[in-house]
Amino acid sequence: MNIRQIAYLAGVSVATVSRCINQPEKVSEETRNHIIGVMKRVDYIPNPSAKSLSTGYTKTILCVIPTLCNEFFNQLVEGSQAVLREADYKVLVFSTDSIEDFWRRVDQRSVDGMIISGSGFINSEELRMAKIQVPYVLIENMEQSESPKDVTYVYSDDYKGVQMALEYLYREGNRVFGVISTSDTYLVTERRRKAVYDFFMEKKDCRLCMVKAHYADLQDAYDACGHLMRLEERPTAIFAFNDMMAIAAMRYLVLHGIRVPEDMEIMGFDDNPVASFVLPSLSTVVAPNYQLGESAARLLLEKLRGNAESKSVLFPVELKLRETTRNNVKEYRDKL
Amino acid sequence: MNIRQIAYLAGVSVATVSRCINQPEKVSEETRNHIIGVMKRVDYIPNPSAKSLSTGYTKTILCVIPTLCNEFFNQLVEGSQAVLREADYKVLVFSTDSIEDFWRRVDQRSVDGMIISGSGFINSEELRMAKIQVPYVLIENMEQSESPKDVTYVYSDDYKGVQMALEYLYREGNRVFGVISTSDTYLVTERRRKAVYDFFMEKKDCRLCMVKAHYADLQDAYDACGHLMRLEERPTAIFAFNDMMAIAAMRYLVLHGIRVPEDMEIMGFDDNPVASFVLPSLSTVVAPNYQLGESAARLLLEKLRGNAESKSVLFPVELKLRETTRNNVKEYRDKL
DNA sequence: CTGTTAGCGCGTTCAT
DNA sequence: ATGAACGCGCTAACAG
Repeated sequence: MNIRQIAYLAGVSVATVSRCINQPEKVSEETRNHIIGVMKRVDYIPNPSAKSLSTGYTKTILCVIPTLCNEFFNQLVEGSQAVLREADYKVLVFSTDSIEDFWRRVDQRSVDGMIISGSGFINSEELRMAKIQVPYVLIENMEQSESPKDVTYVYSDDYKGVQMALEYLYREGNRVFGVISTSDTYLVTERRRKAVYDFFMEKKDCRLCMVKAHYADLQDAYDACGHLMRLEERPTAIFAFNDMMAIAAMRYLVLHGIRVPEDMEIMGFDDNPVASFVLPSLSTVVAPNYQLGESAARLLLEKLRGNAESKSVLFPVELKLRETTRNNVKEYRDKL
Repeated sequence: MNIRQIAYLAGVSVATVSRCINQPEKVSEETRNHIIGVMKRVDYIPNPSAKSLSTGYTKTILCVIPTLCNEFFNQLVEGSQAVLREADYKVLVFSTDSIEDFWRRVDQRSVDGMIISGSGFINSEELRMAKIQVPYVLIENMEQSESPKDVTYVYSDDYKGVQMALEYLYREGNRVFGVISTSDTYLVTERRRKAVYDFFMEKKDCRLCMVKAHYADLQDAYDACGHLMRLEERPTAIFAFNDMMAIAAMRYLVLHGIRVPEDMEIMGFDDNPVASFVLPSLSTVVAPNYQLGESAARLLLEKLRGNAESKSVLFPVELKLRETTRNNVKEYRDKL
């Protein structure tokens, strides 16, 4: 069923049908209703390829994330998807953690714009934007000061989140810290690491041991924790770059007779739904991921509507104190 | 950059360029290499919309799942994506748990085929396939006997998984069972419930209490467990329809002085990565989700290549016994 | 307000 | 082995 047949059935020209679809106000109410009736009756939908070829846009947005198997990115995509779908865009999901894969596989002409959670795998500002010809919005986890002015993005202040977590543990009296970092070199990882290093640069009276584990391999995190515990100067607090790793670490501790939080405080990152229900429940750092996704989508839609101006939106991170920390710091305790 | 410019640069006609791309063997090696050189030099990629309009296919596959925020479906999509991308297809992800939303929003002409994890929200065989005009493959969790012959699908034997779990608990000596079901009416849920009912229909000496909780609301599962524990005839074993709910339930138990597994055995479903690391680690039922996704994609590709025959592939489920069960049943114990 | 028509970029006969 | 020309379905001037 194509536009010509609709035109024939409605007894008008293709142009009128086309207008009826795209600029209804330019068609008299009578013919418009008539045409709409016909289209409904035969269940007509314009061929998207033809439309794209003619107009130059595709009505689809590409969401790039490093992996689907991660609560954080899922929430991002769900958020974006909700907004984009409302605006009648299709959502193409591309998950890869390889920049080569990305450049090789992504055909920019099949989409009108992109939302890129670059934190995943794009680790050079220049490379980052080199060949992208369509409007895009980045979702990042960066510190405010880093924010470039010529790019539109939404971000949560990961850097601050890390520092809040560490500062909290510090005020609880910890001076020897074990940090379980993700082992990749994603932007988000490097930012968090930097936040850690910067923190300990300040605190002269602290000791830091950072170990690395693959973000999706919990056994790796478990072993990493083991390494920390065998250190001569054993940490009294552990900060893990995501909740899952924190939970794996916790297993190691409990299995080796180290009490949480009495002997060891633990802080995670992300506020995975399960964090509230493990025992003891996990203290963690949380960012509004779904809203980040929504916001990115809205900014992109603005751009697609011709608003060239580059904006950025910062979302706050927050400390959620639960049972893996002792929660003695007064100012936080009052809020619990 | 379009095909005409390439033709001009290469000093040939557009037809030759087109052939060079789509039927290379029909072009002399010399001109072919020449043209390929030009295309590489200017980084030419054929316009996908034009190609679609002309050929009638889009080189994109739609994956339909009820939600992204669920490990199970993520793994499915990741698996499919890997295969499809290899075959040069784009992957459109559509996550919705509303069948209306699905019919309203999905334009079948923008895809060549679909992979539908119908377990999510499509709950009537007839409705299921009514208007779908493109090749599709279903990913289901059904019992073998149910499998229709005219549809291609991959499935894991959820029914058997549930029965294995219950049978195991039964052999451990449990006679009063608490089952925490997901509260929705998805196919997968109804199948699992049926498996439960069928099981207890057989075992005359057992008592069953089934409670429901929203699959993504762990507090709900926690409360549901509370309900079970306040029952006059308190269960001695709990089976939850997914691992997360099982973990939430476990929290309730431990917090109320009920020891796991001594006083209460728990079995989950899905083998979420975190299941091995909570304390005690969760016994569960596992299906090879990633492979399910891959397999579905392969079957779809076959269909797209013209193989009309409907096949189905069954994947086995398996019991993973960990620390929330007492593991006294001899035949299983030997395998641990 | 409506109709005619020329592209959009590519694949594909049909000639040569 | 190669080229000229038409058509895929739709939009957007332009003309009326």
